[in-house]
Amino acid sequence: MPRSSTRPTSRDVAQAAGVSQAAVSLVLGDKWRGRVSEATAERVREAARDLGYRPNLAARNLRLGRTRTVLLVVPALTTEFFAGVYTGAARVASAHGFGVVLYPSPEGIGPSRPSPTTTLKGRPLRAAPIPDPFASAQAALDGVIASSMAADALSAIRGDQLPLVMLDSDPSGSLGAATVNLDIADGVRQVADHLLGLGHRRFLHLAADIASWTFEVRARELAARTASVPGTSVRTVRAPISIEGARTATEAALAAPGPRPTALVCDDDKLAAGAYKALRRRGLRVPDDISVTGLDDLALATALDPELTTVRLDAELFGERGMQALLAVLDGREPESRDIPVELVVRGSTAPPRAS
Amino acid sequence: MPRSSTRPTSRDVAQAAGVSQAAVSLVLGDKWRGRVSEATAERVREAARDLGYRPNLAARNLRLGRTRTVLLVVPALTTEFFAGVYTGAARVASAHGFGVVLYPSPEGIGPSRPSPTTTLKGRPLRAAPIPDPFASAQAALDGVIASSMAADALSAIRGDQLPLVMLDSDPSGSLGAATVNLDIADGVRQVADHLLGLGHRRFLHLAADIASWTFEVRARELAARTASVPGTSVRTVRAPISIEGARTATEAALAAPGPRPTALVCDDDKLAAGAYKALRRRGLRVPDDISVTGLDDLALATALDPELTTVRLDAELFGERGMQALLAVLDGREPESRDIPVELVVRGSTAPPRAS
DNA sequence: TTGTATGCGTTATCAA
DNA sequence: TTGATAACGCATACAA
Repeated sequence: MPRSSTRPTSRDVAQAAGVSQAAVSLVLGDKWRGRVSEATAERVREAARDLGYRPNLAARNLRLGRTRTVLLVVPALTTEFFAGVYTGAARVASAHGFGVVLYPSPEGIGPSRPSPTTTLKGRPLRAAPIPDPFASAQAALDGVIASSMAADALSAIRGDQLPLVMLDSDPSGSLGAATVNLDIADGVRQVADHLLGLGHRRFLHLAADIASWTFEVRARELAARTASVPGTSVRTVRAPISIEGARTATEAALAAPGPRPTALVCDDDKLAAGAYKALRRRGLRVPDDISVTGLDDLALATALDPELTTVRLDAELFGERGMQALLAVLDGREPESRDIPVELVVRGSTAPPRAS
Repeated sequence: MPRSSTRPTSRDVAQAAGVSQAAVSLVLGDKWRGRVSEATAERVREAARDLGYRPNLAARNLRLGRTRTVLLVVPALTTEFFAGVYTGAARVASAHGFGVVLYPSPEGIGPSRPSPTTTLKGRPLRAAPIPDPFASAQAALDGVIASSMAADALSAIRGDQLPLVMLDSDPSGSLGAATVNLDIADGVRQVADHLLGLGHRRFLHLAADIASWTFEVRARELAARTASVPGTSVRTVRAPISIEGARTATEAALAAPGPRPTALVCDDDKLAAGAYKALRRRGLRVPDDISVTGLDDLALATALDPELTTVRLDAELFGERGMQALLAVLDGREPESRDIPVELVVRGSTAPPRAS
């Protein structure tokens, strides 16, 4: 007689179907090929359906020692880019019976801003804004996918104890962890070639104020590409990834002496949005007075006026590939290491420089 | 002798400390007030530290029947708003030893777009983009916090079997589930009063194309407030929450016959961004020719030019209050039901209408 | 104050 | 083909 106040267990199903509890486990685990008769299997499935049976995950995890759950560590939830990464990862995970849990690293982005003092019932909450998922993580997770922008938070604590896949991270510096990368270098090359082809020679690089491999690549590649064309100069200015930060930095750069740049290459779309504001304040028009490019192709890119020429990153594919790599690692296989191609999207923010 | 290939268990700790396993459990569970001597307690803590002991969550969950984990169901991850909600919820959860798992509802927003055909190793992946967390959720979750925009996905499947808190949902229609709401109605009132005070009388309401309580409130309140001032008219046009959708809908509305509206009230900031583009295409200037307002106060609001007058929603406080309410429900207490105040932020997109 | 024993629900090993 | 039985690691009621 099943206890009425609690959820049905596999024993309840067994009793209802008139079989042993082990048989239930085999049938529902789809491991009964030659071990249980078709008739009993069907009886079991029917009983399970009738009772609304759901296996107890805690018990299964305890028994198996695995959770079929992985953690996706992202630098911040504030961008739609990582929403896409999650979607892709979750899709692949699902196809393999895995789940994905999101962990937005509190300190992953920029110089850790002082956590705004929030109050709970009048009392200030403790500083640490988000719990550390690694405290007991090793017992609850089979693996970790982490963006390089959150790498510190990861390895500093506990992450490398678990099978790990790094996203957008230096392949040679990742301590042997598998890496999955977008071909950012090629994206920057496309941007540079596009602008050089239009005739631009004086570049301003609005760089993200974050020490992360993915941003170093942008700088290096832009420098390399422009260096191949004589008479080309690149000036660099750094800004935190925020509208305000980018606006301020751009204004400062434009106020500097010397000839004005004709092309402004931004490390991402958000920086470009801030740059637009700075340009407008100084009465400069995009693209007539100066061309601007971004990188990401967020919704923001088309919200701007004129629409932003930028590099489209396939976030979902990125997430898919990340999860596939982790599955490979868990499986003892070698993960695929080909970079993910990216694509320049030319819109209204780039044009030939004004005839001088 | 602890097995070297596996993580230390409470038994290993007990052995190292020379006590029983039960003692370890008591000490580490902070339930040893008068049951264990201070000396042994310290020995246990030291051994645990030395071994790097982490309790096995699966075992604890199985034993206790609770997981101290709740699910946060959001309509989509694509907005920074829900990032804030998560942060707030996770902060409060953490302070109570709970964890928060994010579930971005695939069908929460708008007419469910056909999932893009993605391929895995050349084979198309199954349609369902994201796994159903409710399949075994009851075994793995203690409760659910759900945005009203994802309510269907929720109750249609399994959500109401679990302690539930609805966010931004009709308090009278939520089947007895606790609700936590932002005072959207007051926000719309503030917007309406602001515009009416500036002298506007012909309104266009750019409404979200989603059947959700929170959007019904906006429409109702705008109608009510404007109705109190004689000579005021409100026309409504619906659009999906996307830049493109909003642009198209706004262009269509502006092409309609009759006097042009002097104020455009948008259901959220993203719609306002689309409206900006439509206005610009028609050569209308904000705010000289037409005032525009949003609702949310996303980063997008200040990326626009001119910056958007909008209603600031405190997403983090929203999340905190949601989690507090769920904790109250789990605790058998009555959740606080006061609405969360919101605040009009006046920027450059609103001005008195042109003298006619 | 300490140690022993039991069960949570599952999967997997073994005999029947 | 099937059915007992053990074990995963922890928390707790109970005996010492």
